[in-house]
Amino acid sequence: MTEASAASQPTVSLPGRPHHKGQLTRAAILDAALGLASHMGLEGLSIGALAELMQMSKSGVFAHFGSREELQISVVREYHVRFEAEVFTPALGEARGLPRLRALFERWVRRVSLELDSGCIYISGAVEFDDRPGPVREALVSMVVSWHRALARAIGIAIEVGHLRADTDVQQMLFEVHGLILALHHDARFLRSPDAPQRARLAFERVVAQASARAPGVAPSPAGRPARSPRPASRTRI
Amino acid sequence: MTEASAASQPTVSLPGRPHHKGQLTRAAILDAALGLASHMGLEGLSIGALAELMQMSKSGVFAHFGSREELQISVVREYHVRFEAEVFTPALGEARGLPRLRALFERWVRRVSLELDSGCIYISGAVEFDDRPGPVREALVSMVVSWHRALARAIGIAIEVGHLRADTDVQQMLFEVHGLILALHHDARFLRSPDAPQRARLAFERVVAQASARAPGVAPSPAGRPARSPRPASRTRI
DNA sequence: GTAAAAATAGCACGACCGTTCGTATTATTT
DNA sequence: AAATAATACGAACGGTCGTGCTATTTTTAC
Repeated sequence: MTEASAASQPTVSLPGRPHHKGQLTRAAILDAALGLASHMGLEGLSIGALAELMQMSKSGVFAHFGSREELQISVVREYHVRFEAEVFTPALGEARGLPRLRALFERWVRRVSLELDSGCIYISGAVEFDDRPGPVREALVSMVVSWHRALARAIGIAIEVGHLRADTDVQQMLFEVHGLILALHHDARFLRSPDAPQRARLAFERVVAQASARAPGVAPSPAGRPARSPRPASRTRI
Repeated sequence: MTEASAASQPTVSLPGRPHHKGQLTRAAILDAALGLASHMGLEGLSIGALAELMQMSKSGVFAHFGSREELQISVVREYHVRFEAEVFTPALGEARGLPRLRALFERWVRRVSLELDSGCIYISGAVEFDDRPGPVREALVSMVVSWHRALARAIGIAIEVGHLRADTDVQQMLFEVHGLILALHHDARFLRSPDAPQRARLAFERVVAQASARAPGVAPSPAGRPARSPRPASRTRI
């Protein structure tokens, strides 16, 4: 998949041994572009600024991507690779079930909050491109959906191994957890609230505890409160 | 920066009295600008496109605001006025406590999800300007904080009248509820998920039920500060 | 080594941006 | 009615944008 993106570029050929100089600078440009896009957004990413930052000519930078749109897509893909390597892959070392789910969330929190310089491109990109059809939007959606699927899988495993209740709604839990990350991003980056990470962690544990095997449902009033215990088994959408 | 900015700043539209017909077109421009900014974001809002949409000359539009930045700020303020009139004010008709809180959330959900054309400027603006200091950011923060304060007040009232537990952490609940709206915005607008509003409503009721007077929370830990009336509860640090 | 190929620079283009200025056209007041 | 202030227009400026070209340099292959 990483090679596939390179192969789709007009300027790059097979990554065997030949002429890897170009790929090297391309990677360097992409790295700078990622930092720039994190600050200014994908739409704010300009080739001119990127060239100045790289101390190259505009056309020199341009030639590596063929178009601005292709540059944006490459940035999205590169961010996905890094996100996967930094959040998803390490969590696979944890035990299946709740430990792995907790690790995923914790690394996600850290990625969103403590990376002061680079805002999450998934989040900013989602807002920038929710109204703008095109290949960039498609790439973004594809990456976000892939990440959501990974999370849903982790939740599903936690159910299978009995850490979470069997009637847990996977998509609903995913929705709520994702909301916590979005609130964290908002409060930490926009409102500059320092205790946002703690709030996110606390709320996550609340969500987990509520879906935990031993925990009762939402309204554990012994007598009344019909609540919504008759929730059908988890239907995995998407 | 002469009369134009002075006239645009106070946003005082005393109609009828002084010689002001232009005040009318200014409102029309602002209305169009709101729709445009909802689609393209505050940074994507351009005077040229706005002029074309209004069938006016660029300079004619420009004269009403004095600068692009002032136009953006005016859009933010106008959005706040409409948001207040559409979400906040009507909910004041509901009974104090949980009914009012539910009404606030329900209207908020509708505002964010069902307005297909116009995305929430609070949300898109927060992402666009979390890294960009300046008057526009300040205006945005001011409006969002004001709305958060109103929500916190509503939660506080629900505690006072006994609808919510006395040891409810207001800021924590606000954080979680806000996250639900952000997740709704993301899933509905970006992922085009049709059941996002239902998910948000369901999760909201879960949050409310958990903080409900009779429900023992899951690990009722003091988030940061128990705030008002610290009722003795089992203190557990997560 | 030299020749082919790839990478980069330089330059120019058209389009759009926000902004300024002088002027014409209104609308309000006297 | 005329006088006057408020509005709107049109043209132009300096700037940045993405994107084609053509040279020129550097890297790779033989």
